[in-house]
Amino acid sequence: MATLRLSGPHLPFRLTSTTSSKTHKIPPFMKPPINPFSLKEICQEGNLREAFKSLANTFTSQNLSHKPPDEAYSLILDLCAAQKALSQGQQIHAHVLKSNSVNDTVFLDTKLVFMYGKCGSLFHAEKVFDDMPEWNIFAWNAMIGACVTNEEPLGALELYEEMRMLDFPLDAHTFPSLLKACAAVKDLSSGCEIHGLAIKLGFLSNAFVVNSLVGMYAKCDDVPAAYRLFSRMSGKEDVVSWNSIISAYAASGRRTEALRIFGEMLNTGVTPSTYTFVPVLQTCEEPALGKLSSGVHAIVLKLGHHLDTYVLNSLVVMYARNNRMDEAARIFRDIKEKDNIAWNSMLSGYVQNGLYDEALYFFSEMKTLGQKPDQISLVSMLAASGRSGNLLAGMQLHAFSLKNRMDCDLLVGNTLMDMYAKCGRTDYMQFVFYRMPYKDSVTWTTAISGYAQNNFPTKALNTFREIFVENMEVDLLMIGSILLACSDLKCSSLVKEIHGYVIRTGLHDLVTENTLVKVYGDCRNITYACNVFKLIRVKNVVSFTSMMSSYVDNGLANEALDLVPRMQENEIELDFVAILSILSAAADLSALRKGKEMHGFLLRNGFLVEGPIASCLVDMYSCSGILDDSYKVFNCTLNKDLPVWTSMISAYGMHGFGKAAVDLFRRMESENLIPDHVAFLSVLYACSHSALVEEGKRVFDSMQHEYKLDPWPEHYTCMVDMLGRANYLEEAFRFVTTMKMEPIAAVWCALLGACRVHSNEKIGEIAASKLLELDPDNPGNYVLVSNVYAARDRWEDVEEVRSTMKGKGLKKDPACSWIEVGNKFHVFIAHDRSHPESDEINQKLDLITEKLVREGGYVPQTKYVLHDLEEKEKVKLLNGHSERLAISYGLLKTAYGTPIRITKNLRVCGDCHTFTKLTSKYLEQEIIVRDANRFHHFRDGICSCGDFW
DNA sequence: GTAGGGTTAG
Repeated sequence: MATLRLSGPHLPFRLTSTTSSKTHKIPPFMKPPINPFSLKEICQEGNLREAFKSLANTFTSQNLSHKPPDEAYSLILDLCAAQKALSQGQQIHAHVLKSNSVNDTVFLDTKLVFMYGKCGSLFHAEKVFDDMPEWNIFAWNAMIGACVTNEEPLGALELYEEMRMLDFPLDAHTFPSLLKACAAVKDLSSGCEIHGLAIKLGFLSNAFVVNSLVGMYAKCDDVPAAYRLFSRMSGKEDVVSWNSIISAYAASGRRTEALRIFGEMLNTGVTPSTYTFVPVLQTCEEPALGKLSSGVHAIVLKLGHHLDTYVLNSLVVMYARNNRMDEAARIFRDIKEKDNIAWNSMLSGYVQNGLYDEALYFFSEMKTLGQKPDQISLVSMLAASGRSGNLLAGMQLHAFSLKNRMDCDLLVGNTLMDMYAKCGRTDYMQFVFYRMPYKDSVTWTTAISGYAQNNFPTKALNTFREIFVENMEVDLLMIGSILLACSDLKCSSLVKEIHGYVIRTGLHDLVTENTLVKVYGDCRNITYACNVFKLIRVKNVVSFTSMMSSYVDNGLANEALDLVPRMQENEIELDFVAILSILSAAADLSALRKGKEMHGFLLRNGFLVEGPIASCLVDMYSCSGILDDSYKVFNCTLNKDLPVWTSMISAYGMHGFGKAAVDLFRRMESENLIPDHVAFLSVLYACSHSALVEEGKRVFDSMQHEYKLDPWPEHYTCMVDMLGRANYLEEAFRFVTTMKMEPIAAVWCALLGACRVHSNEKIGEIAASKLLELDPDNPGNYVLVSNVYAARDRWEDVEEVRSTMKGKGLKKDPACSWIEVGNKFHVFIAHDRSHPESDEINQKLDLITEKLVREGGYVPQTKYVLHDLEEKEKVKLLNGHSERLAISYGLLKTAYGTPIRITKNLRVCGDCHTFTKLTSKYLEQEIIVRDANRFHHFRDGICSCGDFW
């Protein structure tokens, strides 16, 4: 093929440079000779400037005998397209229009359509296409391609319809673009139709077509169909086929499959390309696959793909997701030409790893080095500010986005709103919300959940109603966030309303159903939670976790633990959230065996004992009575956060080690952790249970004055409990009457309990009437009040209180105790005969009681029987208390030397306390009892509570 | 002769 020389020595020299000084004209002979390469060679080199110059020469030279032909235009249009040089392309277009030398207008128009498409100007492409005198297949293909590259897949599909209507035959080149369009809009049915057409036209032997079909099915989430096509290529696969199928598996999260196919590819002898490594590196993004990452990295190096931008960026992302930011930074440092994606990958890596300060530093470095942050950089940074609650940094970023005109960007606006919501500033969130010119469903969802999370449920609901006013489409995300708002309102009827909407519109998926389970649970409607759960056809780990935590939150820990084997039956793997709810169920029940099993599972599966896992483990061990193991977990936790310190402090408190709790609290302060309300609550609780009155007062004081925290009602309750137990009843009463807020029922309850123990009738009377006035529907309160009267032998008053209670239809929770033996809980209520080994248990109990009377001088203290009965009957009642049955069973089933662990739902009575102390001495048996309030360690006749509980 | 397939940050 002859290439026309458009420039060269035979053309007159021209001064094209205007930079030279006018006074010093460079003589023609001084000018460097024009590049002797032909236009084609210049174009192949990609030198647009040079190509343009040489073409321009041909236009302006007066003595040129011929005008540039179609081919010259074509070459330079291709170059413009490749370099996305729109303005140069437009200049050529102008010349084409002016020039009368074009032979084949259809050919050149097709080229123009192509060029405009590639340069991102769909408008011009369409204009040229529409004005064409006639269309051939090349023109159609160019126009369809232009639509696809300009993210107008629907336009491409419309053109396809038009072609079909005109009965215009498609060729093999039409298919890839069309299939890409189907993939972009996830239009599987059109994709299948086009697949059928490709079969009919016999294009399935074309690798381009098949590879496009593989990609289409993968993007439409039908990976099996993609694999079927791939596997039928039998020897016709090229590197793109392999890349497509590996991408399909990687994107659908089937890592093992993706890696298996990659291995097969290597075995088949197909050399991977840079396109191969991007999805393969993605499969290594799981932190647990650190070893694999290094292996794949080695292959990248071996095959020399370590200079490719895509590969390098993917490596950065992979190491960041592997929690190996140092490695990521090393790769990043060595990237010669860092693009925005590289910078942003690093930035999001820091954020995802919780390294917010590093992210801030990196961001400022980015600006110093002249790298301009874009929307995505801002999104990462705003997420960091939101998650770390750094309002100041968030506002600075807001200012930056205003200055750089990015605040109107949808993505930036949404993230700004989220940041303000997370920093507790719904007012600023609202400001951004109203300023955003374009809102999408994420915007609305963010507003709703922002209000919900900040305890503005009504605002959340109003925003939800506004969606209907604005005629926005309601999507599943919105449903999810409005449901969470309902759970903050604890309003079951509202949840039912939304649930009804979900059912009517058919707008639900697994996520929504799981949310419903959780939200019904939060609203204390466990029946509905169960019903929704039962109706979920294919339950996943989240379904089970939602159900378990609903059970736990509603005091049904047993039912929660019953779900664990059902998860195993369904082959559902436990994740860390599931483990958290299992651990808290185990803690509730003192189910040490289950708890230990979970701890083992965590260690075996390489979970880090940190964060919520650590504090849940501390809770579980302390609630199961093993304080030592709580401390071991606490001590081994590397990054101790506030919750884990708080868990350990309340563990000490529960077990009566008040001083240890206070010491730990001080140690926490000295390590610069700022205690919150909950931390103060645990230390006050510890003081109260160990009679550390002065310490408790000091702590309460520092909470208000040093840390500027306003006490919650719970803190007041703790203080009253502490003063009352220590027999400072007058002071406790004064404290209640001078509180900054109206005392809640629990405060009077604590005071009344103290009055009972210390026999103060005057204050007790006041507390009792206040308690029943404030919380008249709680059967426990009536029981407490009647017990106070019973202790003073005021049997008429007892009868009156009990009949009021009966009249209200209130029933007291029966006392029960349980013990874990084997893999089972054995639950006893008083005088329970339902246990299969009831006879043995009662015989054993009689033996113990006799021994204690004989050797330990045990005398039943019938004053603890709060019924007006004969003395003999009272003794009989005491003897049948549930904890004694549980202890007897424990003694029957436990090897000598192993402590017996009992849990009781109410407080231990005084006589049982004595009974247990004596048992620990005369039967040489360590007994650990967890009652409703705290732990009692009985050993050698002494209880850890110092008879103070 | 023109037109076509597989990748990275959120």
